[in-house]
Amino acid sequence: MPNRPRVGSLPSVRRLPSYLHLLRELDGVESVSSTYIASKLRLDSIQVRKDLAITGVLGKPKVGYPVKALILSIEAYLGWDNAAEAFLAGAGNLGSALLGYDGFARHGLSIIAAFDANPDIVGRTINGKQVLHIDRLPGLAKRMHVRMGIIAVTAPAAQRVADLMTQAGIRAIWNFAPVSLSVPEDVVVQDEDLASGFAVLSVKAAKWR
Amino acid sequence: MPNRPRVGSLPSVRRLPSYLHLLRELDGVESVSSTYIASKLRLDSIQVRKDLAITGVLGKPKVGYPVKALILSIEAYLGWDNAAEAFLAGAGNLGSALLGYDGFARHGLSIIAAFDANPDIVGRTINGKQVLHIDRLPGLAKRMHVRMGIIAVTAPAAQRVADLMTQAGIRAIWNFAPVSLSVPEDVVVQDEDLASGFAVLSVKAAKWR
DNA sequence: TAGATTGTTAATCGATTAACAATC
DNA sequence: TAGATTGTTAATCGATTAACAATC
Repeated sequence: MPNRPRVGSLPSVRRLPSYLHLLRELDGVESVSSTYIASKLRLDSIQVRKDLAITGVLGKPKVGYPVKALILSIEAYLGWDNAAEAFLAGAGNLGSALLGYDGFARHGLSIIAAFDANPDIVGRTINGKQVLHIDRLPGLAKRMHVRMGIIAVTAPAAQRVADLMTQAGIRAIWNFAPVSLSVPEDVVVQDEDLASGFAVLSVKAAKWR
Repeated sequence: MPNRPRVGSLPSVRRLPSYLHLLRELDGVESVSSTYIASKLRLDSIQVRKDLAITGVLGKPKVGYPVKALILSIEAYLGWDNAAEAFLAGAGNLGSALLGYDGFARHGLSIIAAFDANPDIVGRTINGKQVLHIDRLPGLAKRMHVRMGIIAVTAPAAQRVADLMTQAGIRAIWNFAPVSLSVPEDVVVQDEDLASGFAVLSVKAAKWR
């Protein structure tokens, strides 16, 4: 029976990395069942099967899913099999953390250069990478055909940086600034807002506060 | 007409911080309409009204909502009106970034101490705060009645840290490690997984990759 | 007053969960 | 074979969107 990858729902896509993380820890194991994955990740096994279906990998009744094939299929589905090269704008607290996080390699992401506007930061070396002035971003992005950008600058500066990036040919933006960016329609943006997660925790915790 | 705060859906709660951010920028303005907020945040105005309804603040037809009252109500709803004191475990890349982020004050969060197990990190001062050995967390948490913990350690260490925290009386955990934590049922956990956001971006970007 | 905007009730949409046949 | 597990179809649940009366 041929594998047929499908389009996944957004919540499903969000869960794929946690499957990948678990599967990679199962080094050496041949097969894994949806019930096992579900118990480890505290999910419903039906949901796990639905999610895994988007990879196109078929499981065998009573046996489970082939671990290796699942890993490769999820990586391929996410495009994490060959790393995307990205530019990082903003080398402050958060930017430095992103720059220093070596786990991105496992997520198909390679930050190849960092930029900032602050003269105190420009020229510094963070985690082996020199921080360049933001003015150099457009030229380098064009020359190196970089298509992904990460925005870790302050809210007021974010739109300007997004404009620089899109004009330089960047077509995907991972945005950590708490603002809604205005971009050309062929550019995709993913907003990452720590505050929204903390809001959920705050409300959950409000019971006993 | 009396205000009546309601329970909000999870997606609504996640959007509240972005409303708060926008409202705070509207310093001096008396009233704001749901259509204005919606256009700025690229949301549906009906959705904005539904979300704002959970604060209990009533708007006036043709006028809009009182800005100041909205800010205070959202802060109160999230419990951000008086800062929660939290302990941070893990002072590596991400932990340092969290420790250095001064914006948490506006989110009702105050990280009052940081802990790590790595002897190279323990004793260091990061952003004016000394990093203590993780073994000291339980005693200090109990003594200071700290009820919130932030986990920024590696995946393999996360469960052990969660155990330390819950045994010391911490009742809310903001978890940045990519694992599902096992905690007593009166403890609330909010998982924050950067990888899931990046997965969404990757799939969106896959169109042109 | 006329028109813009709120707030509520109803309809739609999408994701999760349930049921169950297929199968190893 | 019997039983565990997959994968699909149907039912449920919840959030978003639409419709519209109320009102300033």
